Parts: sequence; C-alpha cells; structure tokens
Amino acid sequence: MRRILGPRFFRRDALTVARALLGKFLVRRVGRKETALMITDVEAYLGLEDKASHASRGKTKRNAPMFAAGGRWYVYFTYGMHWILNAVTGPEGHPSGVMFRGLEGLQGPARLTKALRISKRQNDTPIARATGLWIEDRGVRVPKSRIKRGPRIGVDYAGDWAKKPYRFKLL
DNA sequence: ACGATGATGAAC
DNA sequence: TTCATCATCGTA
Repeated sequence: MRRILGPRFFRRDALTVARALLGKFLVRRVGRKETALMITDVEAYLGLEDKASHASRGKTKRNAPMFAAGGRWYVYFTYGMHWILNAVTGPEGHPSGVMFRGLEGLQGPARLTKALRISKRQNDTPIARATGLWIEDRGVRVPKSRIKRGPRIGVDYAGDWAKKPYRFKLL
C-alpha cells in the first residue's frame, strides 16, 4: 500500500493534519536517488491568532505561502543558517501549517532539511511528486498510545500560546 | 552557556 | 537606516 497525499489531505486544520502526518513518509528525490523517511515529530501552527506562528503578524513577503490553500511547502530561513520545512494547511486565506521537527533517525528541523537538501527552491511549491518532495501513506497505523503531545519548542515568547500542546511526537 | 550568521520586521 | 529578534545547532 502506497498512496501519495494530495491537497485534500492538507486542506484541514493544522492540528488534524499534524496528528495524521505521524507515520507517513516524507519522500525526497534528488537526481535518481529517492529517500523516504517516516515522519516522527511535528508541530502545528494555527491561524492569525497563534502568537507563535509567523502568520500572527499578518501577511508579509516571507510568510505569504502560508496564506495559500493547504498542500504547498513553506520553507523559510532562520538563525542566519537554517532552512525549516513546513506543510501549509487549511483553506485559502487561513494561514496555518505543520513544521517538520523530526524524521525516523533524523531529529531536528534544520538537520532534516540539510540531510534532504531542502531549501528555498522548494518554498511555495506544491506538495507533489513533481516537486521532488512529497508525502506518502505507506500503511503504517499509529495508535493514540504511541503519540506524545507537548508544547512546541522555541516559542517561549508567545505567551499563552507557548504552552499549548501542539507538538506531536511518535514514541 | 553561547557563538555562528543573516534575513526579517518594526521602530525611528 | 538601524536594531533586536529569531519555529536552531554544534561545541563547551
């Protein structure tokens, strides 16, 4: 069983998508080489009201991809040296997304983009095979008992929003 | 604990 | 135009 996830999967609220992404496979093709790794750690970033989200300050040149309909990549640069991968979720005009924090055997949002050679070239492109970066359901079932929810990392400045359990980790 | 390293956005 | 901040990581 191997199914490529399309736009419909992503056009739901970020929390639902984040939860559903655990156990799916992020697939990257570079030249003839294909790498598929199971998704094990993600964080949901909600709409304009989520103070931890880039979208909370309104639409800017950087976060514009988040305002599109779900099913696209939002890849941004931070700390002067890191690229961070996000899947845009929700309907058009409702900026939200899911950040990829860890894959099987590859922990760290900036480490996984480096390993898979993901950078601004993937920003604002569709989550599809044609992009060279897509997501597959390979039939892995993830029971609730294997999921640990907790607060998101590195968002202490976000007040009440920093404490919300929007991180989903596969144990 | 902290430096690397530069884009971003808000203030001025 | 300046400046603090930053969805991080590696080294100490």
